[in-house]
Amino acid sequence: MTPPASSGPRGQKAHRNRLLRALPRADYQRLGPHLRALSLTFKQSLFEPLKPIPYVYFIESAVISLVTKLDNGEVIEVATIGNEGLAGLPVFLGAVSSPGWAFAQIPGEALRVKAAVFRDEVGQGGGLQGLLKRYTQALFNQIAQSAACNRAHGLEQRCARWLLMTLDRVGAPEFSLTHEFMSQMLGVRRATVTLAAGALQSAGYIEYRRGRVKVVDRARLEARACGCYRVIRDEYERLVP
Amino acid sequence: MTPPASSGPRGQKAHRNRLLRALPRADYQRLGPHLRALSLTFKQSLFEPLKPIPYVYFIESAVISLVTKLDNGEVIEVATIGNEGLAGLPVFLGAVSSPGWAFAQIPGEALRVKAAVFRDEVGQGGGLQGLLKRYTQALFNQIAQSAACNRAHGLEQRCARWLLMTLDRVGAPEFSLTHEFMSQMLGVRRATVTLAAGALQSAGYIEYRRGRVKVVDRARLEARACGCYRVIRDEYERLVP
DNA sequence: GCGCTTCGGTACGCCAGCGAACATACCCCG
DNA sequence: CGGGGTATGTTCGCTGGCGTACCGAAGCGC
Repeated sequence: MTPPASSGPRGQKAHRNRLLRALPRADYQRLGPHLRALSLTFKQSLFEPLKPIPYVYFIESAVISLVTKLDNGEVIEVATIGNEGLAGLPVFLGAVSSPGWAFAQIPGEALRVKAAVFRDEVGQGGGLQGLLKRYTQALFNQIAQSAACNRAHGLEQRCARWLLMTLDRVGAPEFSLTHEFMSQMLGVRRATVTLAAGALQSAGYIEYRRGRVKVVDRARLEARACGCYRVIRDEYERLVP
Repeated sequence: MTPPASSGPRGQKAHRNRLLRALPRADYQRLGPHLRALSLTFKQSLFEPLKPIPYVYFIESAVISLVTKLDNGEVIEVATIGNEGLAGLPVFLGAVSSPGWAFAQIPGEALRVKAAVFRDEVGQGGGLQGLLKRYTQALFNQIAQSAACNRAHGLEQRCARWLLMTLDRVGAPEFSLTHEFMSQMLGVRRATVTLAAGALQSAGYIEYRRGRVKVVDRARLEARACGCYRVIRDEYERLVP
C-alpha cells in the first residue's frame, strides 16, 4: 500500500498527499525529483523551536502534531497535520525557524524536500504558490478555531473533536493512543482524560485497550463533538479540495 | 497628528503602518494610489464570517480584533491587529471569505484598498508578496501562542497579556475599555474580569474609571503577564522590523 | 440638577478540572 | 509462566471560574 521508504516517488497520482496531487503537472515535474520518501516513527521530531527548519514534509500517511512549548515546559497542541497538508509552512512564509515544534503523533510515511530547494521552487511562482497560500489559510483557520475552542468547550467535546481529526488523517478506524499522550495534546491531566474517554467508551462511541483506540460509532462521536470540528474540516474542503 | 479621513496618503513615510513603511518604493508606488484613508469607529465591522471580504485594511492607529464566532453565539478573540499589520489576510491567501470576523476594538485611522485591487497587486509578485508572507507567519504565531495560552494560563496572566498587546498597538498609556468588553474577548465572565482587573489595580499596575484604563506601571504589568506576550512580540520584531 | 443608562462591585451556590496519590490491570519479555 | 513496566482506574480535598442576581455609583442628556 505504501511504497518502500527508500524509493523515490513514482508519479504524481500515486501520492496520497492532497497538495502534491493538486499540484499542476509542470510544478510537480520540477519539485518531484527533489522529493524523498521516508518513514516517520512515533514522536520523531521534524523541526524544533527556533532552530532552522531543515526540511519540508509532505505528509502521506503519518499524522503530525504542531505544538507550542510554554515557559513552564508544558507543550500544547495547536494543530494536527495529515495527508491534506505539509509540515514546515514557515519555510514557505519566509521564516528560517518558528517558535513551534512539529513531531509525528502517529507514525507513517512522508516525502521531504530540503528547505532551501523548497524555497527556490516557491520563488518561481507557479501553481505551488497559490496552492500553499490556500493551505495556509486553512491551517490558519484550524488554529484560530482551536484557540476559541480551547477557551469555550468542555473536555469531552474537545476530546471527541481531537479523536475525529486524528481519525480523518489516519484513515483507519483504529490507531495507537494513550490517555497520557492525549492529555498532553489537550492540555489537561491524564486522569481527566481517563474520565472523558471513559464516558465516550461507555456511551459506545469508542473502544480502547492499553494504548489503542477504535472508533466504533463515528456519526455519534461527531454529534458529541463541538461544531469546531466541522468548521475546520469544511474549510479544508473548501480551500484544498 | 492623523490626516483627515478624506485625504489620500501623502507619501510612504508619513504612514504609521509598518507594512507600508517597509514596502519597497516601487511596490508602494503601484499600491499607494489605491489606498484610501478612513476612520474606524468602535465596533465597526471590517468583514464578517463567510461573507466576501470587500476591503483590505492597513491599520494606522486603530486596533482591530479578529474573533471567531462559536456555535453558541459566543465570540472569542483570536488575534489583535494594530499598526504592525493588516486586516483581511485571507484575501492575500487566496480566499474570498473566512470564518473569522474583524472589527475595531479601539477606534482610529486606517487605509483601505479594494480586495480585487489588492489581489492583483499581490499577483504581480514584487516585495509585497514576501512582506506579507512574513507578516502571515507572525500572525500565525500569535494565534498559535494564544491557543496554547488560553488553555494553560490563568485569567490574571492573560488579562495582563491582553492589556499589554492592546497598549503596544494603541501607542498611548490610556485607552477606552470596559470590563464587559474585555470579558468577551477573553472568553470569561464579566464578574471574573472585575476581580482580575481589580487585583491588577490594587497592585498598582493599572488604574481605571468607568470605561477607561491607564497603565501606570508597564514594566511590572509585563512581569505579571505570561511569557506568551514576549514570544508574540519578539516574533513580530523578528519578521516585520 | 434629575433621572436614566451604563459600568463596576459583590455575593451565592455550583461544578469542571487540578495535584497528588495509590490501586489495579494489561501485556511483553525473559 | 512469572515478573516488571506501562497504561488505566479511582480517590481526596482544593480552587478558579461559572451562572445568576442585585446593588451602588458615575456620567450623560435634558
